[in-house]
Amino acid sequence: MDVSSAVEKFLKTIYNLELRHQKASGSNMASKLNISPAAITDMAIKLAGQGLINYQKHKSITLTPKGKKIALLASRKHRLWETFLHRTLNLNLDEIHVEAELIEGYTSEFLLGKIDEYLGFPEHDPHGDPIPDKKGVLPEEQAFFPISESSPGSYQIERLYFESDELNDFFTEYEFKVGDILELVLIFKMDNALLIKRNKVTMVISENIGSKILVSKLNE
Amino acid sequence: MDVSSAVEKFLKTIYNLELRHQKASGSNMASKLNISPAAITDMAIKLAGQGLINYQKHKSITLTPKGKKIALLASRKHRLWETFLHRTLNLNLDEIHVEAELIEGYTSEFLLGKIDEYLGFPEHDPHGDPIPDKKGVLPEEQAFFPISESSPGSYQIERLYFESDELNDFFTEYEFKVGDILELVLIFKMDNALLIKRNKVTMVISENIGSKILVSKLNE
DNA sequence: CATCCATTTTAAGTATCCTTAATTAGACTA
DNA sequence: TAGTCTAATTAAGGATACTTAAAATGGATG
Ligand SMILES: [Mn+2]
Ligand SMILES: [Mn+2]
Ligand SMILES: [Mn+2]
Ligand SMILES: [Mn+2]
Repeated sequence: MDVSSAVEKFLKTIYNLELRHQKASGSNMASKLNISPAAITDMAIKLAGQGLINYQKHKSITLTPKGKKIALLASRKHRLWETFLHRTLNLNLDEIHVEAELIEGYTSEFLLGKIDEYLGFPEHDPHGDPIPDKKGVLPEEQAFFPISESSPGSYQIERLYFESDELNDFFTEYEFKVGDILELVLIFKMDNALLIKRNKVTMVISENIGSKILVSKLNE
Repeated sequence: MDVSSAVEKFLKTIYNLELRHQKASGSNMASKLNISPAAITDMAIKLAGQGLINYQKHKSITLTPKGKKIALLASRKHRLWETFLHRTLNLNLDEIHVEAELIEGYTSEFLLGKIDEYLGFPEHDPHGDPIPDKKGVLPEEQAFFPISESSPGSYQIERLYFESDELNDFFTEYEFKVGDILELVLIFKMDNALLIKRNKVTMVISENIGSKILVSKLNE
């Protein structure tokens, strides 16, 4: 199945919303894709006709297996480009996303394979997001959890959700990276803010920010 | 001036035809771009209206200074991508062209700048074609000449015109590269075919192929 | 110089992806 | 349960980049 870059983006957006346990409603989709709600309805009807999504009027959209596969392959493109741009050109974690978004839809299977090979068939991109293989299969993964749901102790950053301009700026400014070690010192009762130590620097982050940082426990 | 990727391709095609001293006629353009002649007329009328080309009915198209600048910047994108794909991913000289063609139209100024910087601001791509700077200015160049118009002696390959599938296959199969040293041994009177020696291997190439290999003279 | 024919243009229409404005459906509230 | 309001849909249409088919042009040829 070969689809346009607009369709790839549409399906990828549903997939990303599903991952974050959010509904792929019209307004949600419209704001993610920066197009009008009417355009969402149009596209939904079209793609339902092609068996790529499940769609009923006034309900939110879900992916069919066929649609999900395309979404996974689109994510593969996105994440391989991100990884490639990061490693070769040293673009930072919010720059890679923007640039990958622009070119990913015009990448041939051949080129993607070369990029994959060059990178050594990575299983994760620089944000920690898993990279599906060329069949659209995700790598086996441990379950990571947000630092905001953890108790004091040592953790390693496994994934960073760069999902708004504010978060981009924050993670970029303070150079949060996958692999960083975090010491969770204490959790403020009043608002669940987190006191953390990283590279010998202590800072307080809100519960909300904490929920965008997935970690694994380090056993000392 | 910001134009679509279709317009960039259109202007770049005129530019490339002009370089090869060929007319940018409707049929010529149509075959290069693989679209119908009617689509050429449409686009020509539109772009003439924007002051990017000179166009009169039934005459061939030429670039205005404004159009030429866009064409040069499009060539810059193309050649920087080619160079980047060649150096990082080791794609060969005909692969880079195809892949660059697909993604070049969706590349941001920012990314292009990073690629340029990464490559060390190259002045030529792997085919030997000159890379305009970010203002659209071509580097100073010596005049190179086709080996087919040379007399016996030693030469260095400066540019290879990969302009048809046959030439792609030939140059790729025999691994012709910019920088290679060619010894022109003799020219056959009967058909101007060229007897050349390269890497200790002797071969005969037709005058036509010779005209696609630009060289400079080596003084021993 | 008249005719022929390839090239180009015109005319009409298609596909894709988008818009705005008006309408409707459905979920929540009083 | 009727009323309200938000979200979604319908309707109409626009931009871009194409297509095919028919008509026109103009340069080459006999
Ligand atoms: Mn991303
Ligand atoms: Mn990512
Ligand atoms: Mn090229
Ligand atoms: Mn080139």
